Amino acid sequence: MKNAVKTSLQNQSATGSIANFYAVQLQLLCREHKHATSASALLRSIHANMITSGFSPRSHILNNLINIYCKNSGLVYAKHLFDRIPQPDVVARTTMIAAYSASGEPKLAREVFDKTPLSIRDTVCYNAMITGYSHNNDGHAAIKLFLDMRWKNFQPDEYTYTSVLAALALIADHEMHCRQLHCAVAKSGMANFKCVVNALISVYVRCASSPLASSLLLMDSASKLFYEMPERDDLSWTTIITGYVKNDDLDAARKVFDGMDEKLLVAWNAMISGYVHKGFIFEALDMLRKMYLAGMKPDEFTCTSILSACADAGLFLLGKQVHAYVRRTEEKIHVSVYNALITLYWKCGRVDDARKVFDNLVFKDLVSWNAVLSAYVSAGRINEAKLFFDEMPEKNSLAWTVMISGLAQNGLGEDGLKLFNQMRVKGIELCDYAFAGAITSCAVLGALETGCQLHAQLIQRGYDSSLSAGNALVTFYGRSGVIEAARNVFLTMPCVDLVSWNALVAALGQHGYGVQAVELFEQMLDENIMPDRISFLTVISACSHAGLIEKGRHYFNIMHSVYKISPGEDHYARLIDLLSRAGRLLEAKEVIQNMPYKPGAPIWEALLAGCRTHRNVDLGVEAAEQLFELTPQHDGTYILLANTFAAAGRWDDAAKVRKLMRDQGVKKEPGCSWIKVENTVHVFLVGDTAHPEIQVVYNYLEELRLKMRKMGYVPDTQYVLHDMETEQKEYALSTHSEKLAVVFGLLKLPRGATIRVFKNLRICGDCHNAFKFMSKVEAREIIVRDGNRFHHFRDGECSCGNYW
DNA sequence: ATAGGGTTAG
Repeated sequence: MKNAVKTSLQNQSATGSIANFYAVQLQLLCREHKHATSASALLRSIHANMITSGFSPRSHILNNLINIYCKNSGLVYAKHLFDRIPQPDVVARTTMIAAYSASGEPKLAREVFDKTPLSIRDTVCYNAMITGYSHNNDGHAAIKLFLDMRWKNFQPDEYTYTSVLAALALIADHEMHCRQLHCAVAKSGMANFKCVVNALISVYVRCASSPLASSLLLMDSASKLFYEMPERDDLSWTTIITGYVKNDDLDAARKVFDGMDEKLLVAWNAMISGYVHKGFIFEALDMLRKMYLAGMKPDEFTCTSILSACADAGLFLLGKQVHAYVRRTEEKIHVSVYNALITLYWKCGRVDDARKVFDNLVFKDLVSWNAVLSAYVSAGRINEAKLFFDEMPEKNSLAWTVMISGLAQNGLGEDGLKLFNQMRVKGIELCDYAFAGAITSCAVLGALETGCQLHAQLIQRGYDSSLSAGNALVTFYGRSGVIEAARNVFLTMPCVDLVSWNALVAALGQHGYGVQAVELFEQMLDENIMPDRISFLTVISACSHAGLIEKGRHYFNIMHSVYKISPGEDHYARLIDLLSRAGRLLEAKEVIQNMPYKPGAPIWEALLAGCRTHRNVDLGVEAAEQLFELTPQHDGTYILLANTFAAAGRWDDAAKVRKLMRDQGVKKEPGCSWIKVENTVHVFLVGDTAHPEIQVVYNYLEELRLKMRKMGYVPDTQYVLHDMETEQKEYALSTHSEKLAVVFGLLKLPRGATIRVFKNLRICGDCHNAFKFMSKVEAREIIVRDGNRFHHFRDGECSCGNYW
């Protein structure tokens, strides 16, 4: 084809009429423009030829020229030509409308449309504008224009209906919409057109994937429409196949696919991407093989899907092979392939290589940017992610979502919620993933109320069947200690994955339901769900909190022997925690000595915490020494060590450690520190409340209050006591009530104030004593802290959560 | 001159 144009160009002189000659040339170019990558260069040379030969094209040639410029991304040239026509006809205008719409500029398209006088407007012109809107995701504008068209008595044709149906497919989210449309189409007599029926099937398909509609019912109707068509074209087949794929019914899709006589490339691609999406990597690769055997040549769509499969399965080398194949066969660089390549790199742990691919990419799109953003986020490189996010030339809802959940997963819940609110304010579409990120932020913050509100909004929007949102909710309720809610969400989720199971096991384990956590874990194994490394972390710490020492050791052992997951440092840390909490410190020490690699900070921290609880000063000092060597930040170690001494009654040594801290300029105050969570300032008083030093701490507290006032915070009477003497007596709130009452007296608490007592309680099962204590000190509310977790007593109810 | 299908980012 390309040669045909060139020969024709060379034989210019031999051609009779010059107008005819150009018309033929343009026609040829027009026919091949889909495949020719050098078409725009060729086109410019033809155009230049016209100008130098002094040929002034008549309108149809000019229109042709504009049209071809548009289709070869020469929009600038097209616009230039168009603007110089004194009175462009409707054909030229329609071309420009379509061109602007295709390049994402519906506003510019509308300008041309509005300037088109009613007297020359026609149905095609309207069709182009309606399509323009639906291509730019503005279904409402498309329909409005359709109504305008009817009002002005333009006769819609099958193209109009096809476009309007496409627009409606964007909006339809209820079964009734489909039924009504179906009737309207039948009445209009347009149902005889294949393209209209295809579009109607599309509406059913799109609507079926709406969370508010029944996918099964609607796909059934779509399928009925499909099989009742007198004859089906390629598009009918692919619409129905992809419809099933999109609605997660791969078996149904495969059935239709197998029934195709001549399987189209598009259909192969749809099946492959469907398998990849569902995580059926093997089936996807098998389809690729079958496709190859059937003599089909994989194109960029196929390669993109396969690359994505490789990324998910960690098949780095296969991925590289696909990349090599693409480089060999495709002359044009397809961004999507490179985007998938970026993902392959980072999912295989090569974040910086992913960035390199991105940097070398000449034409980047939103997906490229988002892929790199995800790379940084998932690698925990949150600062780079933040910078990259700010650098992005444009952001869609996905970019925001990635950033929100990234912040939440890296413990920056407050930032996550802030970003979510910004998103809401800016009117960016809030999808289920965005909610999932916000809910995770609440889980991180322990913001129970905000999280519950988000849950309500989630249900309102019909997102409650979303897997990611469901998982976020299970985690959130789990961390907040509302176990029943966590369980309910889990049970009502339409489908669950490993993350959901892990979340519920964690929820139970963290709140003293160790036995149930273990039972649930066993149930998961019975259902043949393969546990991952997170599952083992979760179940071992559940054992640790419930004191199920042998069970915990058992899981640690089978993790490698049965499930071939080699224990990481975090697993060892949980094991050490399990043993040291139970006071089996020497056993813990033995495990540390026999570890296959050098124990890191988390291991020694777990041991040190155990030493503090069980008053083993010697081992504690040894662990602390290791920690001083291993970590640059010594704050936590100092505090743990001081408390170990104090717990053993060695006040002088404890005081020495505190002095050491001050001397070394450790930022955290030895006796007291404060943080701001949401709008409340929480003050942490670290130290023994019965110790004479309490007066010193009290003075410090007053100083702190002044400081806070200066900074604009309004300090309330929410004090925090970290009482290490109660460490071992986990249910012994009442025995200390006297002592605490004295302290609160010292702090001159007004009656009925909120008291926040932060103690090292592991399991909160003692509501009775808590409420008894409350009435004794005339508190309205008590919050008891255990590490990052808190238990909240108020109005006769107890709830739990995470503090930061 | 206008329509309807397949890919990639969580």
